[in-house]
Parts: sequence; structure tokens; C-alpha cells
Amino acid sequence: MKSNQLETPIISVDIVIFVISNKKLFVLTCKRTNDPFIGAPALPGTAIKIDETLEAASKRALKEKTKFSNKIIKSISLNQLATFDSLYRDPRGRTISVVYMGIYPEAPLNTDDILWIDAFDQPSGSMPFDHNLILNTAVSRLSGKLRYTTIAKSFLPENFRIEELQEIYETILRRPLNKSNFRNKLIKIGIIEQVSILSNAVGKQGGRPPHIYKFSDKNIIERDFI
Amino acid sequence: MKSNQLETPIISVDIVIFVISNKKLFVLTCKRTNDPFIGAPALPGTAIKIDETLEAASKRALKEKTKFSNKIIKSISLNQLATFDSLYRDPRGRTISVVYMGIYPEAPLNTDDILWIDAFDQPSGSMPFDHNLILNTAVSRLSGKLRYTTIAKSFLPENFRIEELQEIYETILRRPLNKSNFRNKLIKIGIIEQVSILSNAVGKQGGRPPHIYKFSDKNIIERDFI
DNA sequence: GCAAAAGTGTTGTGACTACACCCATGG
DNA sequence: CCATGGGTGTAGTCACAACACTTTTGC
Repeated sequence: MKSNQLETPIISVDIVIFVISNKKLFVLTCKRTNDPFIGAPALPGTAIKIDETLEAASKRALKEKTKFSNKIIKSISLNQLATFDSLYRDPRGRTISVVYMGIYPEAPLNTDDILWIDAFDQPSGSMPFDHNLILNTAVSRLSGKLRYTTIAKSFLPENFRIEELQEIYETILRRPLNKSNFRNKLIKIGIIEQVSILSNAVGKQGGRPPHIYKFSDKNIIERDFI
Repeated sequence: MKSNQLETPIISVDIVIFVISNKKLFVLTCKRTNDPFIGAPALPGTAIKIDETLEAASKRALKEKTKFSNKIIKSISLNQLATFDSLYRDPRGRTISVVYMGIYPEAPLNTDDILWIDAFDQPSGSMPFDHNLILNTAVSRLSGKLRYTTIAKSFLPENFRIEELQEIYETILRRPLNKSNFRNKLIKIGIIEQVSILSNAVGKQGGRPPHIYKFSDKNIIERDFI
């Protein structure tokens, strides 16, 4: 620990990465390799260097701790969530953490270093520092953003079925939505548009083939819509 | 300048304080007394000390730079806006600024040190650093919050006339609102309630005396409402 | 009694909800 | 031909916008 920590706080970043799998919302944690809480699953993070932006530091931390491919790291767009600054959040000394959030674009997979935890089932104290607080803040921001942005887009591939999209909403909002009203609203508002008339689905046991949709360019919704 | 700035960024806070006067939205600026941009009107701010929270640092900066009374400082509730971190935002060296915003509870008054500037009429470059960007971010957050919180409360005294409240909304949203629909909606949603039946107004030239209202306890609006 | 300020009523339009029904495919 | 997954239609209700109108005061 350097002596200058006595006079000026350290700045770090922490990252909240979401993914949806099997109608559940998961968050990326990495097994800690350093001193305090070593071995515990925590949000990935790092101290920031003087010549990098907070977002760049976040991407660097992600890369170092998760070993995700460059392609994946690049495709994750990070949004600033908030800055956490309570005096004793880090036992090593005063550390102020700026938190970024993003969405993982593929199916989650646990490894030795990585554990995807259920975002709605993380008892307080299950993560070190104030990471449970951070996660709860991120979850409510996520559901807030669902209302007035097209953030749901990041959870899906370029082309998707409407029901896949509806599942994203239902998972995050934690309530069932009406099929017919859901599609009517989204199409009327004009944030999604049909790509192909009918496409044969892969590996399913009967049923009418779904239409394929994609998001249009519109990114911001005028009023709330779900 | 200390040598450790070479290795770890400095953290500072900046504060955006709003007030409404004569149907205009104003923002507090203080004449800079220090080296870069000395004399220019800028958002008040300060470097943070190691043993104080960001919010405490903001209040301290406000007090030092504005000389507002303790009572006023106490009554201003600060909300974190965002953290600004572009690499060259401060010519002195890497400085990351966490920005807080709040609302001034009384009529604004310019002094030697203090200048209230029009929030909607600040050409880019009129303030040092990235303070124009910060202000624009704060303004759009303020209008966003108007939709789903009762933040308008802070612009008014405990008791107020409905038209005063409507003026707050019209000023921030920058469009006229319908009198009848405005009151119906706010009362139906239940965020304001009548205090007295009719009260004689002070110093006005005729006209029916207004009812007096206050905000009820509800602080969060379920859906958008204006 | 008239102007000014405040408060109320009404009506058409459009959005949201809930529900029932129709379509296209695999087995 | 039926189960399954997908897509559509509609009617009632409720919220919203626009506008006109009434009430209460000072002069």
C-alpha cells in the first residue's frame, strides 16, 4: 500500500455484467485472487490508471479477470451506473468506486474463475465490500431503463422472435406480460420491425414458425411503454 | 501540485444548484479564485479529503464558495448526478469529478462571488473545464426527474398555490401546460393535497384567492405523469 | 359591474387491458 | 387431426387533451 493513500482516496471501477438465461437474470462475479476476501465471488473491478478513462479501465478489468475474448469485450457497451463512496467500504483504505454496467451477449458459462449468480437471489453479505448494494442499484436501474430505452436489444442477437424479447421483459420486470398487447405496443411505437415473413425454426417440436424481428434505429422511447 | 498526481488521479466534486425565478431556470456559479480560469464563473467544486464523503465535500465546497447560511446549506438535499472522467478535462492534471445536484430553496441573489446563470442559455465555452457539459447533463436529468419523482417539491415552500407548482413544471419542461388537466392529474395521483380552503393572498390586485396545497408523503410516482 | 385570478365541467379521442380466437406446422 | 407454438381482433374501460365556463375577489 502506498503512503499517498493517506491523503487522497484511491479510485477504482467495478463492473456489473448482466445476462439472461432460462428466464433468470444473472450477474457476473469473479473469484477474488487478492488479499481481502480472497476466493470470494465479487464484482470484477480494478484500480484506475492515471492515463485511462474509467470505461477503458472497466474493459481492462473485464478482460483480465474473465478472459473473455476480445470480440466479446468489444461488443459489451458499458454505461456508468453510479459512484460509491462510503468511508469504510474497503477495509484496505478509502476507495471510491465508479460502477459501470453492461450486458453479456452470449450464453453464460461458469468456469473456475467465473460464477454467474442469480441477480434476484443474492442475500446481503453474499458478496464482499458493498457489492450487494451495488448490484441492487444496478438491477433497479436496469428495470428502469427497460421502460424508456431499447436496452433489451443487448440481450438478444440481431434477429429474434418477439417472444424472446417478451421473455427478456418478463424476466427483468418479474411479471408476466400479455402477448398480444406486448407486440402491438412495440410495433406501434416503432422500435422493432419485421425482417422475414416466416422462418422455419430450429429444433422444435411442432408449432407455427415465428416471424423474425429486429430493432429499428430508434433508441429512445418518448414516454414509458411497458 | 503533489507528485503523487502522476500516479493516481485526483478526485473532486462539482455541484449544480438550480433555482427558478421569474419563470426561468438558473444555475449557481461562483467566480473562480484559483489559478486556471481565475475570475471565470464556474460550478462550485473542491478536491475531496480522504475522510469525508463526496456529499460532505460538496456541502463543504458550497459553504466555502457561496457563504450561504448553515440553514440553507442544510436544507439543500444533494443527489449524485454522474462522474466525469475524460482525460484532459482539467489542464492541471488528471482529475475525476463526481457531480452532485440540488435545489436552492430561496430567491436567487447575485453577489460579488455568486452569479446565477440561465440554465437554458449558456453557450458552450461559457464555463471552464467541461462545466457546460456537466450543466447540460444536469438539466436533462432534472427534467427527467420531474416525470417520476416529486423533485418539484424542493423548488417551493411547504405550502403553495397550484399555479406556482405548474410554473415550476412549465419552466423546466419549457412548454405550457393545461391548468385544468394539471391539477386534475396531480390531485388524482395523490401527490399533493389541499391544506386550507381559501386563503387571502398578499399584495395582489383583485382575483379569487387561491387554495393552498402541500405535498403528501408519496415521493415516487408509479408511472409518468406529466 | 367589470377585470383579474382561480377553479371546475364536458366531450371526443386515443391508449391499455383482458380475453377469445385464428393460423401454420410436426408428429 | 390434434397438440403446440405463434399471431390477430375486438370491446370495454380509462386516461388525456382541448376548450369553455363558473366562482370569488379588488377596485
